[in-house]
Amino acid sequence: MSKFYITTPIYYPSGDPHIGHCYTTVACDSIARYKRMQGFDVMFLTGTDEHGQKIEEKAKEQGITPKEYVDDKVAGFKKLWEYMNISYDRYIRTTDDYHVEAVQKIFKELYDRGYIYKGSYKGKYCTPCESFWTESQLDEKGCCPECHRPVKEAEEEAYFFKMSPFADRIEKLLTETDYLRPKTRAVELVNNFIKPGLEDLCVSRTSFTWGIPVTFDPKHVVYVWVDALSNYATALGFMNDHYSDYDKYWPADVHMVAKDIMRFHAIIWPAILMALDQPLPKHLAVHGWITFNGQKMSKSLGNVVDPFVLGERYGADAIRYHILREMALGADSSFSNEIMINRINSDLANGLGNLVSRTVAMADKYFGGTLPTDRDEGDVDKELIAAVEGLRAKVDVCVDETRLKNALEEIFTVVDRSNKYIDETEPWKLGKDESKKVRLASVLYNLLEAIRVISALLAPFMPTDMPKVWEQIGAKAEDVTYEAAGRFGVLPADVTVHKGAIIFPRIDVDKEIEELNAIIKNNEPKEEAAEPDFTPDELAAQITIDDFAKADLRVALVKSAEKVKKSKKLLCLQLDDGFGGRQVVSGIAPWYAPEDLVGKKVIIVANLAPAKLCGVESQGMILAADTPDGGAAVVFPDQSLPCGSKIR
RNA sequence: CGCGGAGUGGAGCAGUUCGGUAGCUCGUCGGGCUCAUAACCCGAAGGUCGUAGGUUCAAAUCCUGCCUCCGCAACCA
Repeated sequence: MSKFYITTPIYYPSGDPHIGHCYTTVACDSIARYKRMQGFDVMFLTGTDEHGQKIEEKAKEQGITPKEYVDDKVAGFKKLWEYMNISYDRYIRTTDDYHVEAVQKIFKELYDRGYIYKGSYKGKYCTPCESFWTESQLDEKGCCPECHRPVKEAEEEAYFFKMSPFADRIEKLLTETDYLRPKTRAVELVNNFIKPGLEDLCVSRTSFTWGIPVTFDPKHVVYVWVDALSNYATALGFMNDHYSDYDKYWPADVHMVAKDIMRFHAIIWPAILMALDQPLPKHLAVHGWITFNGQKMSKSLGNVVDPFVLGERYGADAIRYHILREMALGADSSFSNEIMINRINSDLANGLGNLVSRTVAMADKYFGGTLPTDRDEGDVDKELIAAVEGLRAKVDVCVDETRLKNALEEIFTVVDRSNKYIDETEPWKLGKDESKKVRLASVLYNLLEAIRVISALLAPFMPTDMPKVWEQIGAKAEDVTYEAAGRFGVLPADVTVHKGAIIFPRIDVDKEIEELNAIIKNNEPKEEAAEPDFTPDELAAQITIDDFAKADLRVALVKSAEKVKKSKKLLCLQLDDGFGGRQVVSGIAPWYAPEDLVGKKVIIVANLAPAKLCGVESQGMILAADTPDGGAAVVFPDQSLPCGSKIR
């Protein structure tokens, strides 16, 4: 029997799980189930990435240990997977003993092989917080994101992983193989990260302790890359004795990830495996993000996208269906309540649910539930039967190429064809004519067969509700196997249907949206309180009058302003500073249009050393206040002040 | 000239590899049917396929310029 190994990322439990986590996991689950149905020996792995500074801090805030913190969050994840009917075979936690031990061995192995060396990590250091930050982590003013005090350049000892030896092989992996799906992203990765030269990767930290200690240098903990990425291997027993099926399942057939972590899986993970001389995974399937009502998911709306709330109302399978149906490889997909409800109504209620309902009802009404065995085939049957017989092969291809959306489209094409078949054959007329009962039995049998194949192939995607369909159409377990899904005419000729409850009830759109909106409102009471609750940042350290005198503040007039091309936030201002004019670049474009500023007087720091921003020289800075919503408000002095007036 | 992606009827998308009747889902309008969850089926309206040029007998599709949007990178001095 062939094996199939599929993984979700291990999620970072710094918060509660939400619909975004469901996205990847549901997709993997569907593929895993489909492969199992096909007879593959499947290993489906998911888990949580539980180390790191952020977890350490969150736990501290709550006054509990990091382990207690993650234990609680992990329980939430597992509960959600249970609720969504996720059939993972194994759940790895990076805090599991065997993983910790294996990571230590991997780290040592990489070190022994000469791919990890000790160096120093240059970054921005905040002395009071004893923390290192990268340029991009700093706050708006270039200060520590924790305490908002200034940071300084500093170095700390750290271990580095050599990336450069693998650059060529990785480039080939991305451009010449079908590792990356969709492949369109390969060019972007190569141009942005490989062509400019792969930088060595910092793989240890001394600035926090919630991590896996480096065995031969215990003041270091292993940083996320080696710790988290290697889970895909350690969970099978790589470098540990806890499991022993690494040889059996590795390499992974599919790693599925969202686009934000594509880079790590496309470049760093292969590099680590290359360094260890291990086979590379076969495919990396990258999908986009869920956008909510056209916007990125936001915390204030997060509760409504709470999968438990949605599942409660529509059922886990309806959520699964919508997610999978909207998900396209690589692209973002929207998740508005309205789109979801419409989709459930049109596809599940009107399409599939109604098809089952009307077919079973007719078998019940005209034959008391059990079909007679005589048949009378008609010409119109052929097209339906061909569509049903060809379906499995089409779905196979889509699943193998991780195009689940297309797989569902194929299946629902047959649903539509079946509904049309009912109109073509007009069974209600046949039912009224005793002489046509034989033909009627054929029609209903064909419909039950179509439903049988449809529901069998749909079961991996909607595992909770399909058994209800089987119950109604009188299909037994052996009738809905993968093998049976490839054939027509599997149900016994005298099949007995069981009319039951409606499987996918139609939803009242307006009423439902109204109720969901009410839930949204209840869940975000803080929004309005935000403004009065505004708390200023902590004051900076005391300075002397002499310190202040170093800054030369002047009044200047904005003569012209324009957006800096290719930048998101920068405006380039031409100023009359009373000294012949100067050019200042300011990051206020999101909040000010150029014409808002022209003709206005502003305050500038006139003796600030010039700097280049996005290639444009800036000779000073204009003063602006932080607004509570994270924006900026320029400070405007009295318009009558002459340019060059000194401020002190 | 930093890198890449995308612009197709009201909305969301396919089609572009290897030029040749512009298609799907939802929505709208009209009709049909009554087995079914006011569901189902048929039909219609609606697009100069971002824009300007070029190649060609023929361009959504190939080439060139331009515009707009979105990612990534850069970046709030």
